[in-house]
Amino acid sequence: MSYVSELSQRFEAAAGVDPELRPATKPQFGHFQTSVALRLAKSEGKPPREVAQRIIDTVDVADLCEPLELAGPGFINIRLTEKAIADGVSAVLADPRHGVPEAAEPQRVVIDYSAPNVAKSMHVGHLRSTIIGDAFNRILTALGHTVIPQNHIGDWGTQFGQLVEQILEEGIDAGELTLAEADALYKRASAHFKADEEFATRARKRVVALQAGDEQTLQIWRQLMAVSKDSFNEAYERLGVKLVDEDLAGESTYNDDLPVVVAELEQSGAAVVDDGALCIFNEGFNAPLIIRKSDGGYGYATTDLAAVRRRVGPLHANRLIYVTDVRQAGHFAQVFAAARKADYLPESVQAQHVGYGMVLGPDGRPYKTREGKALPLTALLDSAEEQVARPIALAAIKYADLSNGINKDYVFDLVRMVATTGDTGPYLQYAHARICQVLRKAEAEQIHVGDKVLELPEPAEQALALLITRFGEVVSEVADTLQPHRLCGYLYELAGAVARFYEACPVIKSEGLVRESRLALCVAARDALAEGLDMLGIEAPDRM
RNA sequence: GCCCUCGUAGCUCAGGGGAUAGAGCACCGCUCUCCUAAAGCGGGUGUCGCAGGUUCGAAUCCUGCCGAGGGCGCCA
Repeated sequence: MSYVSELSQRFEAAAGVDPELRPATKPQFGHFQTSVALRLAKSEGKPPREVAQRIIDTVDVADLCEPLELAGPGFINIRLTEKAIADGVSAVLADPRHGVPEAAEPQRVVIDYSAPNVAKSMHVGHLRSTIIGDAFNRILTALGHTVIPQNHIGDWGTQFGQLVEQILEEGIDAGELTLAEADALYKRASAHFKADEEFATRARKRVVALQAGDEQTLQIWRQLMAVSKDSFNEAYERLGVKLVDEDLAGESTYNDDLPVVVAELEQSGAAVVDDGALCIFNEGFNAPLIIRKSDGGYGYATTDLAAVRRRVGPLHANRLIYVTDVRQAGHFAQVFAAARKADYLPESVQAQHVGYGMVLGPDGRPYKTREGKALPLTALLDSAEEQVARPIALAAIKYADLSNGINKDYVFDLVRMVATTGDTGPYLQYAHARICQVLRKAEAEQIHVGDKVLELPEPAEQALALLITRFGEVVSEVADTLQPHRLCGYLYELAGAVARFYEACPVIKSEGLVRESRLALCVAARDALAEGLDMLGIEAPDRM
């Protein structure tokens, strides 16, 4: 499997420190390179090349590598033998997990993502949270962790006072509403709220009634929920995202916890009254977190603390991941700080906020419709599916979303992301489909597909094989850093290696052990591509 | 005012102490009697925003400045 850790250990044994092995920057430098000698030279007071030579003489890697090379000012270049590479892929092939390691200490990971608002249609902003969260879910699950998705939907709070009041005033049957109608109602209600003070007062009272459990109010609320849930599920199904009703944990579900949280915080002294509001002051923040407003109401910070409390408490999470807009980074930093202070978040539990940037339109400004509204998710999916078939359209969108650093804004350029040339989802799918074609043909001609790679005469197949052995290590890294674009980068490299292999190495027409090995390599490449794409939530069709 | 993110090729972006800074797009060529040419190969570009500092070595770390975006008590 991956040689990085094996070689690292052996070099560390010889050098005394982590060699910080890197893939070689150029083919003529072999497969891996290390600059330990340069770093060691100073402390040892010897010339770097002398140190490098000593390490080369000491390290025991003859079973895996060609003779080590001392290069430049003191680099050591490492080239694996053909046999070592072949053995590496063969091991991946024999492994049902395709080289993806099983976590040594499986964790319970809560991932908070998607989080649309009830009675509003999902828009482009929700797309990112949903796609990124889904990728984390898949990656962490693949590594053997238990993932608990929490869809923190906006199903509570002031807007429902307005909505319910507007429904009553218009005499609408909320049970008959479509989501589009609910969306329109939402807009009328908030306009009404701003324009009419008397309506605003009734709406505020209605919120209190809702939170107090008034039956008439709750009934309308439930109807709005039902409409919205259906449409969320429709969107998730269309996106191929693994979110279901059991993952719903909206703001409303914390309603009963809020007074308890507040009482605990007051009792422990974590929160203090300041200027009429109950606040938690945290070092490094110039404003406190408001736990209870001066009018007695609770804000989102309280709900977020209640969520931490539940996730660490009854849900027993050891890691919390929040996928939201990058603008909330400061807010979550403070929620985490407050939760630590309040003892809801012990040091043993890791809490991470992953902030994503905005989706921009072709003009480089936040994606809006001509009327200036946020673009609905369905409209966006429709426009992509006009260009190409659904699995490809989804691949295009998801890959574009995941392949750049997620904290940055990105421009939604449909023409570019749908192309099969370049760093796109469809390009990866195409590489996979071509490999499948070779295997199909082998099957049709009843050619035996080996389960081992024995010979790798061509550089193109060596390069491919070596990349395949690195799959698992990349996945682990992405799980740690929560940077899916690294997996994208790896898969893009892999797809490129597949294309070059495809050009340079005829499979069906080759013979003997070479053909058997190439077919086995095809299987390994297909699996790595398919598995990797699956971790990104992208389908890998057999044909295109 | 304080804090955060970002600034790399014409464009979109990787790279976050190590060799001559890389991809894709776009542009120009070349390659299908051969497993999908939706592909591959070749062709050239950079004051790594600016200025200092640390280091044997800086796009990368530190400081300051410039520019873009964002966040900072009762919205989420």
